[in-house]
Amino acid sequence: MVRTGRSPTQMSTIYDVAKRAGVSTATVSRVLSHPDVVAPATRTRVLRAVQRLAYTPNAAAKHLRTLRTGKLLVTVPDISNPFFSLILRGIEDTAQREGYFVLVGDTQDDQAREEMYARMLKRKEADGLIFLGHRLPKEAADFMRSLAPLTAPVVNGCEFSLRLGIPSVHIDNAKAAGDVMGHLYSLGHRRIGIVPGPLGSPLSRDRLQGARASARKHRATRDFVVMNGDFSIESGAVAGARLLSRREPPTAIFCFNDEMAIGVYDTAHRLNLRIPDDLSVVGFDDVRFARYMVPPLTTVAQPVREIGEGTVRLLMQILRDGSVAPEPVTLPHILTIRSSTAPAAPRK
Amino acid sequence: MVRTGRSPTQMSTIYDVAKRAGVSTATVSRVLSHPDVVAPATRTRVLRAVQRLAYTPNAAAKHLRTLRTGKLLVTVPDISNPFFSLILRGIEDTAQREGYFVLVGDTQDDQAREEMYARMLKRKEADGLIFLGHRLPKEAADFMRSLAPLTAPVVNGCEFSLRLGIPSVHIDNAKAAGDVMGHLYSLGHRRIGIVPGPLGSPLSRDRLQGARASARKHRATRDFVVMNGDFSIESGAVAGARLLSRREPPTAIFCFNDEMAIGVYDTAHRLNLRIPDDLSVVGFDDVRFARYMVPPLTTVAQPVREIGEGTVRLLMQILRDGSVAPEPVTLPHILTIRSSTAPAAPRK
DNA sequence: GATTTCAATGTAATCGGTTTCACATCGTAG
DNA sequence: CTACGATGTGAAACCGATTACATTGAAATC
Repeated sequence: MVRTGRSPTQMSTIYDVAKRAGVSTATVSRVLSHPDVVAPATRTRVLRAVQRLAYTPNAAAKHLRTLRTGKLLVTVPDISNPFFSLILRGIEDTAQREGYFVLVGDTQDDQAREEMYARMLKRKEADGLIFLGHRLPKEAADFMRSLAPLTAPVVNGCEFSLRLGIPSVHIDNAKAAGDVMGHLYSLGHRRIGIVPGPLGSPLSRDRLQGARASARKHRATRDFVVMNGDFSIESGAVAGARLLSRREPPTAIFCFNDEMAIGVYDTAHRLNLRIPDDLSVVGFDDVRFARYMVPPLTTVAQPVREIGEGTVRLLMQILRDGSVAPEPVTLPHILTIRSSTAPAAPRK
Repeated sequence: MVRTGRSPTQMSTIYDVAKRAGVSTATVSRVLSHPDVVAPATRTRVLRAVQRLAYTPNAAAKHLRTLRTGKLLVTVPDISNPFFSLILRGIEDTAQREGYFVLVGDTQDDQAREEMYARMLKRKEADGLIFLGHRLPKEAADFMRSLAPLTAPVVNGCEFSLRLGIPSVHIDNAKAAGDVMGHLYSLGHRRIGIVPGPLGSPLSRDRLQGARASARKHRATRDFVVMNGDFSIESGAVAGARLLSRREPPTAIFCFNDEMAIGVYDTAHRLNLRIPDDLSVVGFDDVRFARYMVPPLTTVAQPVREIGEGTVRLLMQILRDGSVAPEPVTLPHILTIRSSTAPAAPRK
């Protein structure tokens, strides 16, 4: 007997199912998408055929016809940063619940890669974009413009406080930084070192501005010293060393993320400074690990899971009714005081 | 003048470009995919039209026709685990270089989710699957079977030492665990506590078996105590507490990942035990943070980046010539001795 | 000058679904 | 008994690309 059918390694299509069930492809499609409009008898017949052939609809064909992919694209500056990976988890979780898959792109903070990924929107490889970096990719901007009066499915997480028309979810960075400074001033610190992340990101700018405002309020702007970092442990160590080698070293250092605070711990160690007796240190993000540092790190807890969830919700809203521009969402942070901050040592 | 064309919010298609350039869609397609077979004059004319219309080919249409998506699916048990996120980075990086995008699925170690993602293979939403967990999803197994004589594009990272026919990339876990034990025995330790990850994963089993073999070799099986963990910091703290509250507590504890070692540090702290004087601790993975612990953690460094890279290479090989079953790859690990291990305290 | 060859392009089928519209059947109201 | 609406199904258009095959015209060959 000659097999005229497709070879066994071929996936079966909707036509195979239709033939086997003795119906048209339209009916098969209906059974799978709108089962209620099909007569029960037909339905079971088709379902049996689907079973027998282990039929799974081809996604590309569906996408082509429906112009919908069921995927969300998320770009992250650095997957291996625990802060981002937690947000990612919140995104992934919520997206899944909404029936979407998540495509992750690690951009390594590289503009070219950001553009690469953003182009996927135009190609319709994803229904929406969540970007966690601070740059709005040019390709994404083009895309938004091409959608003209409608709101484009592009959302930012963490970074965009600006009113660029990009909906976003974030904490009030300025206020959070202000809270940290307030805490330090209330402990009697005056000379405070600040270690921001890379400049140019609204996030760093907002925090810096909030910290500076607090310094002004406490009439301590002259004792407010900034030493840049790039969010890596090593850069924190270097910035810490620079700060502590000044003629009048700060009694407290505020890092804009926890990793850099780890670097400062390391430097303090090397210089035989005790934390918090000789030096208070504050981080930002409250990564899983912060509470297990020695001493446990005072830091600002961000609602990571909720940030992730929020970005997806915004996106869903846009995808549902594209004409409404959703409001940016500001979530609450928590200043988490542990044991790395203490009253300033009396001035020598 | 009445605009008869598509509304401005509509993306332009290959037909629009063809019309504008005065050629057929075939030519447009050729200009974009095989530019060399088109006459230069025509080529520039088409390219100009592409420019003007900001044309980007629709991915779904391309996929449907070519039966290739240019995407790799990667499932991870836990994105927020720094170990996995580093592997992911290696994967993402290599895939990108090979012209593939990476779809990440966080399965949260949940079987149902693993199946969900694996189903994407059948739907042809991805060209291949890399799974970093220890379960081969049933859906993936089906898929492999349906491809019958050909090797299916399914690859494992870290876990599959077995000969299930799944190509994989990993270190020699048994040997690595043996190295750790050898190190501890050479420092004079006898009573050693082991904190594996969840049982059932080949990874944990291999390490356990390697550790046990070493114990046998050193005639110390009676002083070999196992206390299970689940790879979380908290479970490490609990397991550590259990071990240290025994009548004859171990003088060294070997955790199967660094996070659990952090938990043991925490417990030691609470019990006023000094590391390494009173207790030696060893971790596994060498996450970024390990060297900054106090004291710096002795651990096993895995070539994370290379593992990620390796899985992608295997996949590429399979996608290129599906008939060849690639060999599993074993990469070298490095026992990284820091300051959390020291000679055993003299027996009291 | 006729024939062959080849480069450049067009025609149309195809990938595998979804969806519109038309049609058939049947029960029921008038 | 006719008319009508409701229900279930099929035929075929369609989504937007790629590509096998056909066609054309000009250069090369004898």
